[in-house]
Amino acid sequence: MLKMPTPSCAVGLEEKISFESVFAHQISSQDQAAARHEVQTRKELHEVMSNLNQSSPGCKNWGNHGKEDIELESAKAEMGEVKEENERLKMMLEKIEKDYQYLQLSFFDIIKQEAASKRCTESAPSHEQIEESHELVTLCLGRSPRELKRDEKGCNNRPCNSKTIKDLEWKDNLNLGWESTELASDPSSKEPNKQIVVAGDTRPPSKTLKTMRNGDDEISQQTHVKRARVSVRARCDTPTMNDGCQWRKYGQKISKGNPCPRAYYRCTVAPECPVKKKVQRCVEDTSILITTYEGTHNHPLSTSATAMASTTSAAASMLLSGSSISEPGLGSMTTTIADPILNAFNLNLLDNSRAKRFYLPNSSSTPLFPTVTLDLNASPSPPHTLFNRSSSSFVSNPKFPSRSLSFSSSELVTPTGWGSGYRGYTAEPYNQTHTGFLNPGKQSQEHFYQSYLEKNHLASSQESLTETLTKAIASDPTFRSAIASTISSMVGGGATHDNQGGVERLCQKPKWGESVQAVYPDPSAQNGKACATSYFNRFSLPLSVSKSTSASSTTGITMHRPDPNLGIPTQTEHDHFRKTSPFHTS
DNA sequence: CGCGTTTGACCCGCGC
DNA sequence: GCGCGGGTCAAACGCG
Repeated sequence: MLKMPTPSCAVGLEEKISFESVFAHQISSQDQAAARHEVQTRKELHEVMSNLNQSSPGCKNWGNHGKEDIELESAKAEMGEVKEENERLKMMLEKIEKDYQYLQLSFFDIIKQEAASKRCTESAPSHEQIEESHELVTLCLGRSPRELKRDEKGCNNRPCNSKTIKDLEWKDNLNLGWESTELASDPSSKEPNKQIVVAGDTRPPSKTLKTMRNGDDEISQQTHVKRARVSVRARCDTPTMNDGCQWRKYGQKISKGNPCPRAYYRCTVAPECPVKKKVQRCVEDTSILITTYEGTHNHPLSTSATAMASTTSAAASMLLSGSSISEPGLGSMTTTIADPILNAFNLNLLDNSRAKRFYLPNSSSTPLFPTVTLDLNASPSPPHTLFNRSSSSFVSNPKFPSRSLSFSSSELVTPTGWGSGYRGYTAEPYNQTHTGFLNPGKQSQEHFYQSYLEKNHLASSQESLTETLTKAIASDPTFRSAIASTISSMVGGGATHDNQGGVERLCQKPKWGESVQAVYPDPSAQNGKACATSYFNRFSLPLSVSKSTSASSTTGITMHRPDPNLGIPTQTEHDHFRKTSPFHTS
């Protein structure tokens, strides 16, 4: 029988709502019902047997045979019960996985919102900030830019021009795409104070004109601006990493320093989607695929694509929001508030020397784009790197320091988690109807699994994650408020809809002490049919809000991470968090 | 025939 | 100003 997550240790939290308690409650109810049913069945069988023996006392042999038959029937009935219960538990497990996925998306969205609003409130247009503004990049995947627009409009102290408004209006129609907003000096103006809010790349005017010849001014406007990039390194045997989008190849180049050709892809989900990606094999390890994403999807994404996009954009957003706060010298990496968040996810920052071991196509050639690298292959960095951002060797880009994040921790992806995850996400082979939708198949899955096994011995303990999370929560108000938003959105019962990803959640407003249950359609039906997507799906910060009857005066949160044995979260506690928790349930 | 890929040419930015 | 390299275009080609 499936083992359910153990309840969290007491955190001294006043009120907790625990998914575990919810599911445990459900299971215990069902178990009790099943047990009652089984007892009843056995009683009935016993009565039947007694009657048979009484009615034909002379037929001992027949009675024995009847007894065996009855026992057989009883065993069969029991097996049926067990099967039914297994089915129920399987469904519950799937529900839990869906919860994780949903919470992951919600959590990252909230982080992005917080980061955006924080930047907005902090961005006084001083000269220094303008100089630093190249780093003020927010990648907003998986959410409508509407909020961002509101944020931007709320920044009264920020100079805006018509282009900004037009750009935002255009973006307002976008959904679930990469979005990068950036304060940047007007390329056409040399006045340092002349700021505009732009998104896109820095195509030269000629390129813009080329785009405009298609008669789409708005699209061309969008191409006028800078974009953040997210580079994903993943071990993948297929030509491209399936990220849930449809891509069309439009070019290939042999780039200097790497014998492997670099392929250029455009998103073809929507006719005018500006998103591009570059795909190149690592020069030192051709099994590693380096995929660099750039641009903003102007169309809804599939769930799998959303998962990918949310994860990568959240990493970028956290990274960039952190850099916008400090960094007197952009070339140096300084610890910022975002770092605990990243570290909480065990996104190990790789120093440049490490990153340089791999061929990063955009690190040296395109200094205009900030880039964050998500490393899905690297082993977790040594402990000293967790909170010690290397600052010496990011020399590739003086304006936009590239940063590497490692998603490879086995703390977050477990073998059985993979198993269960793939059962839900990658059970069927993906129908490849478009290039770029390649199905990595079992090979890649095994690749990731093997990768996990190789790194398992490096996995730090759960306590380290707990400690990291605690530090993050304690030190980072953004993180706290993000979690608070998540909790309030869950507990508050407001139904949130993610119409882009098809993820819809109908959350009934719970009463304290009652079970909280999220019900939403299966978002994973089309989900994660490739290595990376599933990987991201498994990469989640499972948040669970628990309610307890503790008399403590503060409210805490309980973090969960996938149980290494089950792919089901276990709970960790955050005593440290008590004093700093901003969550009050009054 | 339509769609996607391939591939050589071209454009442009950047560094020297 | 020139050359290099990244990025893109578009005609040719292949495949279903």
